[in-house]
Amino acid sequence: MEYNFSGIEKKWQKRWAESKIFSAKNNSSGLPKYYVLDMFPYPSGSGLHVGHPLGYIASDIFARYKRHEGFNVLHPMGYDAFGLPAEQYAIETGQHPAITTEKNIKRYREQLDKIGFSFDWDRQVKTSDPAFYRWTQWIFIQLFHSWYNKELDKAEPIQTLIEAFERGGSNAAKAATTAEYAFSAEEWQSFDAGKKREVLLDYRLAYRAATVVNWCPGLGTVLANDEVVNGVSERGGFPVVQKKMLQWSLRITAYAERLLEGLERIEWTDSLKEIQRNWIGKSQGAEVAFQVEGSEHAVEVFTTRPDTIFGATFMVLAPEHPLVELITTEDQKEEVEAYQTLTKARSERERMAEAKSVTGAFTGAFAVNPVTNTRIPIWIGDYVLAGYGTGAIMAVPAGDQRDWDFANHFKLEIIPVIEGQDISEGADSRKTGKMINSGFLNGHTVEEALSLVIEKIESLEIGKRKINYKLRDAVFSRQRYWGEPFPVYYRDDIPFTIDEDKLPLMLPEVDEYKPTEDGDPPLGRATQWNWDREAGKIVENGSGAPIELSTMPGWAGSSWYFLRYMMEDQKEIRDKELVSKEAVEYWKEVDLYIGGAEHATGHLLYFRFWTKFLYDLGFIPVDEPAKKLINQGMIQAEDGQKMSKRYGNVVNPDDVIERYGADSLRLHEMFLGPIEMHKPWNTKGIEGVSKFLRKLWRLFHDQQGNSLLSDEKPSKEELKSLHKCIQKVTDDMHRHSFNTSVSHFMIAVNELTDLKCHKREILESLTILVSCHAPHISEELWERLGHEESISAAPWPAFNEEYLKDDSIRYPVSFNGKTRFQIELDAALSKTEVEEKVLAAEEAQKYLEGKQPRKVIVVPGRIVNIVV
RNA sequence: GCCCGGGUGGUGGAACUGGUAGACACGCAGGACUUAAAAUCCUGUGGCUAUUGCAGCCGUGCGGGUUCGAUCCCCGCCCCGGGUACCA
Repeated sequence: MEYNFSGIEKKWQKRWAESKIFSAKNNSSGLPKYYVLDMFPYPSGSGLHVGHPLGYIASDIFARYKRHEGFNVLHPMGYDAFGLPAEQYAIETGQHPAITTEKNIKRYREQLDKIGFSFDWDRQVKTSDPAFYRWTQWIFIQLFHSWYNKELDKAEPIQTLIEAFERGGSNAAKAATTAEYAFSAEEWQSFDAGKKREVLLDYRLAYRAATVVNWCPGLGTVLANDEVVNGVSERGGFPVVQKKMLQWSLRITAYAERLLEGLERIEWTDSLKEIQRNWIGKSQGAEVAFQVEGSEHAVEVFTTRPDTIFGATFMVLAPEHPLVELITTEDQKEEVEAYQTLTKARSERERMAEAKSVTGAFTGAFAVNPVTNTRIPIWIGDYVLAGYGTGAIMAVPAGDQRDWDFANHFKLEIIPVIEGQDISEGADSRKTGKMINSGFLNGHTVEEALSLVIEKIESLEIGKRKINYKLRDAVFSRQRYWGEPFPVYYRDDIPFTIDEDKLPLMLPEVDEYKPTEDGDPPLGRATQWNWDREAGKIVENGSGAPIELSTMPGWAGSSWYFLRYMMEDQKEIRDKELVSKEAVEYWKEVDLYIGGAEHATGHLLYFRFWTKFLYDLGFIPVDEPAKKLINQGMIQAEDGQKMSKRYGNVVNPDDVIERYGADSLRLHEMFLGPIEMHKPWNTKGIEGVSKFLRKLWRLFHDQQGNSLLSDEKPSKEELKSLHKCIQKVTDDMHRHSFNTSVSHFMIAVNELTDLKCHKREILESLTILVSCHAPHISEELWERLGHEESISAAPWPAFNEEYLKDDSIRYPVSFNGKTRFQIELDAALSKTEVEEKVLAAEEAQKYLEGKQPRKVIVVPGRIVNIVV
């Protein structure tokens, strides 16, 4: 009887589902826990292609391995169910996104089930489920009622800030803010309730402020920075423009330093950490004030190279800088305003495209370099960004290429400040050498100059040491329908949150999924809101309702979902808290997280941010969500193109399973190459793994399907094959090298086939090794070996060094009666051959006299290597 | 431009980070079984030379270097992938 994968796979999938064998228990006393998580999918209408399950297969292999190792494994799955495609489809067809989403989820589930994953489906989450998103809304409420205490470096309830203000005014707390305030305790007390709320809004971790945002007219919504790629929207590719709008934002910038620091403590790939570091963009330097000549104003600048301040020959302000209109002289006014109009008219894309051209205008004003006391002109130019640093720079054309270009174009002075600096063709940004043309810094190295000049600046009280970050606060509102409604209403335009016990604030029904005629988001069309049935007085219908009409972005639910899986499926408890203390104390954090690297600056950053926030408030015991992260690569089509419905090159896993079986699919996806790598799908290669499974099958059965199993004692050779495999595969598992483990199975099966080995003892262990990759066939063989319990509970086989001993012999050789070293020889060599090798080794030793080699490896024929 | 990765047979990829490069698989060629096909099995397969000789030489993007020994370490180039982009 040949290996009938289709019958076997159906049989075991059914049994696993019925027995709920993979459901994890929270009260498993004594067992160590292990949490393996996949980035949950957005259920799109096109279903899964063979690229999607790659990461799921890897995580499933590891989850199964950990079970064999005796861990209580949590391996859940769910759906990131809010999102644009379902809403776009709704706009076109009028079908409710919830219906589209449900349909897609059903299809996803069918496809996933066929692959034989060991997910604990009882814990499934759906971000669009009110039972789930009530807690997303709840976290938002906590963010709203919190501020960031820079002194203690953590978030705190807003009440402690209010107490500080009452005690000592704005100076009593060092807080992360949107705007700087200066008020005394008395002044605070004198503010009315509205004013107080207004001030507090600038301190909250979830705040509403008029900020310059990425507005995408094509999608009719704002987008976060990571959702904009090359000036167009990541989804849909619509143009994005900069617009000042009143929007909800999350104060992620308060966590910039901790988001950097945390990277040191987690095992994520270096490249991913690097991406996050760059995105956070920390730079150290100084902030210095330059007095404007004949004016009470001063221009504040941020610089990373205060040591080059003697080379600062002019200043440049961003065209939007508020000082521009205050300092521009009469005769330059026209030119400056013309330039401002010009830059305003240019879109983000145009600005990017024209990045290389130099433009600017002179304000007519001069500033005084506070260290050199020289008079330097103040310009405006759009290469200086209003949003970074102070929106103004001191230009050092000798050391900065953009400043050099500007100086060169407008014929401004360029002074070298470091010995040997070559400024003839461009700037020279070297950071080594001795200072020149730099007054009291002359003769000092750059390094010395840096600390000397900062000391000087601080003693003159014209500036201070300063750290800047590129990271921006995360815009949190979307003018869309299919997302979590904000638990927020307004009184006199001041936001209030809905009582926690009124959650969830259900997403209301609307007649259409488009914005209202007044330009309000789709929720403006809602005539029924459920949240306030009893009170009922704040709810109003239609546009103009004093309730927040935006919804949350797609990344809201995914920023905390890993916690929700920790709860066992007990409805009452689930509705009582986000995650129970006991559950989170037991599971703590994700041990292994698998997903794409494309989420580096989006999900993976917000995920860490929310975790740190919940940690600060004492809701969870860890401040990093995932200890280890593996980024799976993409599987492309055979021509190396991206697999997509649009190109018609999609390979559907269902078809592969139909033809070769799920175990073959799983093995093949792993065998294609290292998990992190992008690789093209190769249909022919699957024959190899499929052949391997048939060979494995034939170690157990003859052609008629009769069992070949024997209870004979295994031979030395058979044991060696097995234990070599155990050793290699165990090592592969630890290294997450799931492709090489497939090779190691194949080698073992080939060797055992050659040896005609049908011995129970050998095959039993081998089956366990294979079971992580190919669970269905392994369960079937396991049953045929006479076991009643599932193979997933079988302990991982241990290898015995004894069986692995090489046939080579180690030969000690002494030289001059002193130095001892070993040569390794093949045992098959004849006595005279061995003597020859020893002689050769001794000669090698002589040759290397004085270098003290420890080991000489000799192979038949010649000396190959000498280890020194 | 800057910052990370990475270049190994016809192909996907191995090589325990300094110790016999090319495991394993695909593909290809030849053979066995078969009326034939499928399936299965065997042999060969980096290049060049020699295959009546066991062998020899060259080979991990290119050019140098360190080392007894380099795919691995160092220096200088070239190419590919990813991130980022007037971030002062």
